[in-house]
Amino acid sequence: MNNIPKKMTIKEIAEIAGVSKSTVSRAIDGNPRISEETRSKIFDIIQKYGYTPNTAARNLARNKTNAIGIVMPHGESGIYAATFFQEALKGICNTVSNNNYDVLITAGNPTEPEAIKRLISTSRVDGIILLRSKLRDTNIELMLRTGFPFVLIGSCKEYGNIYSIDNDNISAASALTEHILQRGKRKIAFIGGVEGSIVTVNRLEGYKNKLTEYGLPVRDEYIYVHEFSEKHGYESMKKLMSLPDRPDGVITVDDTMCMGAMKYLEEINACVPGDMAVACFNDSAYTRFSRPSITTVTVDSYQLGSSAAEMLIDVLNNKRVDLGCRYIDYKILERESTSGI
Amino acid sequence: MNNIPKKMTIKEIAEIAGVSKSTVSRAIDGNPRISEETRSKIFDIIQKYGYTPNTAARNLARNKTNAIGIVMPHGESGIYAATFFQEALKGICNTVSNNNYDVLITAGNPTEPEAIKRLISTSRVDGIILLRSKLRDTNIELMLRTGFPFVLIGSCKEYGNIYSIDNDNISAASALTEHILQRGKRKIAFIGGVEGSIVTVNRLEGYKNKLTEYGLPVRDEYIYVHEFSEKHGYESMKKLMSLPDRPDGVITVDDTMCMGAMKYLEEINACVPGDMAVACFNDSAYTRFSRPSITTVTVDSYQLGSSAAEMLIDVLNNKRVDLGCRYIDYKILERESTSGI
DNA sequence: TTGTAGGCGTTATCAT
DNA sequence: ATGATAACGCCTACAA
Repeated sequence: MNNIPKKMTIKEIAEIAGVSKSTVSRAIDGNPRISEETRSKIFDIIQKYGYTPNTAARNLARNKTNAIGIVMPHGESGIYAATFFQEALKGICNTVSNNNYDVLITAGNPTEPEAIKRLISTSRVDGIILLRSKLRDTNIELMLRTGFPFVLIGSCKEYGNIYSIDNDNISAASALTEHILQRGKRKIAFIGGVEGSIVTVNRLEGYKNKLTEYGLPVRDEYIYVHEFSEKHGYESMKKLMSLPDRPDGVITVDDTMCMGAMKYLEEINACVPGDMAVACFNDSAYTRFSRPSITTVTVDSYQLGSSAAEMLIDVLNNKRVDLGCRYIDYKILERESTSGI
Repeated sequence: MNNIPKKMTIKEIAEIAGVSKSTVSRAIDGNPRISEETRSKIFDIIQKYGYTPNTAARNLARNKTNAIGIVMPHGESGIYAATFFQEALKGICNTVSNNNYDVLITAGNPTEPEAIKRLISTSRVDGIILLRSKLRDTNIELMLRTGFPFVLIGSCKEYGNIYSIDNDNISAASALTEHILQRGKRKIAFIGGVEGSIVTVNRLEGYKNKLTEYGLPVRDEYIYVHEFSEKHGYESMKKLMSLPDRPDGVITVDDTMCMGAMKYLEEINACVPGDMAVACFNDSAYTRFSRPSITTVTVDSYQLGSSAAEMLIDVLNNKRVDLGCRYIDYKILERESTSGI
């Protein structure tokens, strides 16, 4: 019952239906110039024998793959947080398969550009989704050089207009900084991820903007930028708390780092938000489970992935897509780490 | 500089080298019956023009894809935890691409078996890795019916011998139960995930075994099995704590649920581990960040993925692989939630 | 509306 | 050791 039958070819279907291969091909293609009668006959047979076209043959003939590629991030201290990746991936997969595309995911080894080149040169995918970007991003440079279709999840400042989608990190960081300022704090620090990662760059910019707007100094000793990791969060907070003039608030670019920072605060029995107001990006479970819970900017990673996929598929099908960055909404979720001060 | 050149075909390479297509093909294939002279000439040209074989054409001719498929899990209340998936995926990707395979990942829509059928019938992949299993698992049944090569990450009890890899959950759950018993607790509860998911079934079995071994009763009112979610953990703990005869320890099948349970305990100001010793599976960041931190069984999801990929590739290449389940190591990490009692 | 025939880029079989 | 040539399964002018 319900057994998977022998794999048929279009030729066999054609013979059974008593028509030519082209007619079957057209029927499958939804070509209108075909009589309703043969159409339904063909589909009955296809149904009955469970025929599905062979992908390789089809790809070869059409010179496209109906697959999009993404490269899997490397280690933990990579360019972005794990939580982000997972949700984005889910968004990409769902959208892509709703459009009859596949997702090819490859490990970035030996290096990411190598993996991308392989993907392109072996004609395995029609387009690529890049996840997050850096300043002087070799992946983006490669894509631009090859002219291969791609969409970036993230922003980029230096390469002119490319298809990309992001949340407005400058604005969000400004808003988050203001959120803390409004609670009376005036000495706000900043802990960022990898130096040169655009998320970090942009969030730092938003943070600085808001301080300036409030007429407050931007103090270098309050800014730590190094890598996306719990450890970095911990170390940075340690340094901040050993400053002669301690900050009374902090913004962290990412939930994982934030957990590290909180860990140190707990170790020295600092009161959050009394001694130190804390807020970060990525409304992950960590920030909810934490005690006190952490105020965050929600980043809808799922939608980021889903929209990027949509965009890329539109581009591949020559639909009009606006060049440049599309922004998705964000909002601030106030939790214990900044409230009741 | 370093530009991606025009895409060459094997025919063009052959012409430039002044040999036939077959010779080029053989050279690429590593066929020994070919003179060192032409070999190196061909490779020089390939190098120079940056030739790489077209995947579709190659797949068509060879009748294989050099790709393996996995289906992306659905919603949160799915069959297993998010943390597990991500690590396993990473393991799969790395191993697979080291062997020149690709990973095709598809959303399980409309249903997982549908997605699998599509993957198989359109000849997109050579084999499939299944993630976690249920009792009467329709995915496994489908694979068995089709005879399509697959490896399961997880165990299965009802389908005879299939290629699979897992940690020994029965044994691990026993050990975890004993860990709590050794700390003097005698009324231990169990919170499981989806009814019928093999992880839950096996861990429950291990738990029961150990209680029996200690001559303790297995009490139904101490066992809650429902779904993998924070909410379920919370609700279950709520019910447990409203029992006339409260438990004094609990084992949770998964870190997410455990966070839910902890949340309730915190709300009622219960003391952990004093009033309630807590332990769970999956040594995720949640369990480390939690206060108190949670004792867990570490499950090396990365290795699970990596070994599964290795196994599948061996199977596809007709290497001898032992049928049945291969186990990987686990260990218990003692943290605050069960120590100092 | 339908059929014929050639081509997509490789591999594989059979000669030489 | 190397070359022709026929698959592989599908698509797509071009013809009818």
